[in-house]
Amino acid sequence: MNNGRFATALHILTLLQLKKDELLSSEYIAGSINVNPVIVRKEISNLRAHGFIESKEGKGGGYSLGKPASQIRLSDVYRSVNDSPILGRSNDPNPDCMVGRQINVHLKELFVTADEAFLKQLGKTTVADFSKKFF
Amino acid sequence: MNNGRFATALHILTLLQLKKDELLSSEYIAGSINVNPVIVRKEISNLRAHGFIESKEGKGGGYSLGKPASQIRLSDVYRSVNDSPILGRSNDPNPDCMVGRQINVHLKELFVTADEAFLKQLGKTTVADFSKKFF
DNA sequence: CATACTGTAACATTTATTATTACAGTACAA
DNA sequence: TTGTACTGTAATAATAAATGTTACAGTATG
Repeated sequence: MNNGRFATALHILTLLQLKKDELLSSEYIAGSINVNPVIVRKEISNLRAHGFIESKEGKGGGYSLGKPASQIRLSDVYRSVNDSPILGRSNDPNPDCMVGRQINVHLKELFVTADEAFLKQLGKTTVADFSKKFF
Repeated sequence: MNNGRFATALHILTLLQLKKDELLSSEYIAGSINVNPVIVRKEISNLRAHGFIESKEGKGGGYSLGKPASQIRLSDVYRSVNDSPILGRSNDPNPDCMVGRQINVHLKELFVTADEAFLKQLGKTTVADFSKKFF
């Protein structure tokens, strides 16, 4: 799991909010994040599927937010980028052992509740809130 | 980050608690988790450094808990296995851009608070609590 | 001194992530 | 109607991270 996708996604959304009067190109965005433009387009492809971003093709095209930044919670961004709970990976333990047989059920329970606490905290901030930090 | 180490570590600690009257060997533990014994020894090497486990070398040796299971919180186990905050990975953005220059500071702040919420939730359970689920 | 363990280094393998190239499709504007 | 500047996406390559494996030195026990 721990990839840079959340950081990338939030960077994109922040740029779009701070320059909300213009369409930004993948190349411009990629220049700010310092990654390949295709990474940006792929990430946006996902964010668009979640309604956070709109795009315009063709010359003079580019990207803009798909809804008000105040309506995009960082927990939603996180979930859009990573759909399994943190800690999600378990082993494939021995079913002949009492512990091995049951542990994954108990782990999952644990993972889900910890994940909820994590998302709840992230959800206290919106893209609008986050963007205000850059003034 | 998201590796199976937490699951492995907790599995080990649970076994030690449930069989606290005996020393368990890395081979036995590995058999329950269904991983290579060396993985178990390595993980235990770390858990021991944190005081959660004691080991005895030589013939008839093996592992046991290093402190009462009721004093080992799962947040401590998590931290011992993974010392950077969840979400920890950022990009290496362009310092010539207003957003690129500042974002990592703001991301870190976000990561730390979300991480705290996550750990706080995990910390509500101890190895003793967790082990009771297997009765 | 044979046996059954732990401890750890070195290396191999597998899987996940990120980067790159390539090119089709679309909109604009001269 | 054609050149230009974009997006969209597939395919592939490169890199990095995680896991597994082998090997063997060290240690306690009987």
